[in-house]
Amino acid sequence: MSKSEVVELPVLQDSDVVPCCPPITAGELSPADAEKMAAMFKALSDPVRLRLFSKIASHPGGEACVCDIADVGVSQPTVSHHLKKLREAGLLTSERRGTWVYYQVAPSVVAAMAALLDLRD
Amino acid sequence: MSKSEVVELPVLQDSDVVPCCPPITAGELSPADAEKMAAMFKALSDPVRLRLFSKIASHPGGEACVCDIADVGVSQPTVSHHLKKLREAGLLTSERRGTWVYYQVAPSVVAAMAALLDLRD
DNA sequence: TCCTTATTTCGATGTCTGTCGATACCTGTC
DNA sequence: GACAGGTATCGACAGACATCGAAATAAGGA
Repeated sequence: MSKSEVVELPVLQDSDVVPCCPPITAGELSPADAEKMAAMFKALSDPVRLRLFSKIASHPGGEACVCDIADVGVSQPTVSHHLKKLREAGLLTSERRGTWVYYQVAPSVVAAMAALLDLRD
Repeated sequence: MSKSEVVELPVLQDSDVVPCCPPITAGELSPADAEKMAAMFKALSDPVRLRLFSKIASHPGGEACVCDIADVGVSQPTVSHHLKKLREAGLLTSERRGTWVYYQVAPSVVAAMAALLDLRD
């Protein structure tokens, strides 16, 4: 974390293609790609966020309303803060439907992370 | 070093079974599992660490000497610090061979992370 | 032994992050 | 329009973290 330039990640949409990255065994990451992927891993580097993400991913259809997942032992503002981080990293998308807000996993982004970790030759 | 009460995190060996975790779609993570996995994601959540990891993983044989990978734009003590974090998270193992220290990726641990992110039903 | 090179550890310092309560915003209902 | 419930933002604070230079440790060679 070299400076405090607020990078302001572009919020990825599920429909976006995620070109990054080939399996990590295929060659070393460029600094730019490393920055991009590190931001995604960082989003999952907190136990509360990982549990929120897991609750959404394991819900039928890969989506859930905040009211269904908010019980993770922290306050409501904190839940909202963590969901925002996951959204900014591109791992989740959100949609308001009437009173409730639904969060969905962004399959292509998650798949890019999984692909990066594929160690097969 | 290991004279007396050094905390001595259990550095995972490649041979260790990593029971954690089924695909994240299969059900929500327990708080304990979330803690465990979050620590691994955290290790990869820094661009410098990701580049170091990438350099090692993409080296022939999945191993590299520190001298081969230290050129990532930060001071040498900082490189050492990051490698230690990766080792503590179980993602790398290290071995001294004469003058140089060689780092290897721990395939089973990386595979556990990739498996967690598998969104297929 | 002493010297050189490779790597890790230590201590200081500034920055980032998770958490909270208070409050604002959005939407459906009365 | 006013109200109520669900969700997001703000402001503040404690603890954790990244980074560096300096010093320590380890191994090999003169």
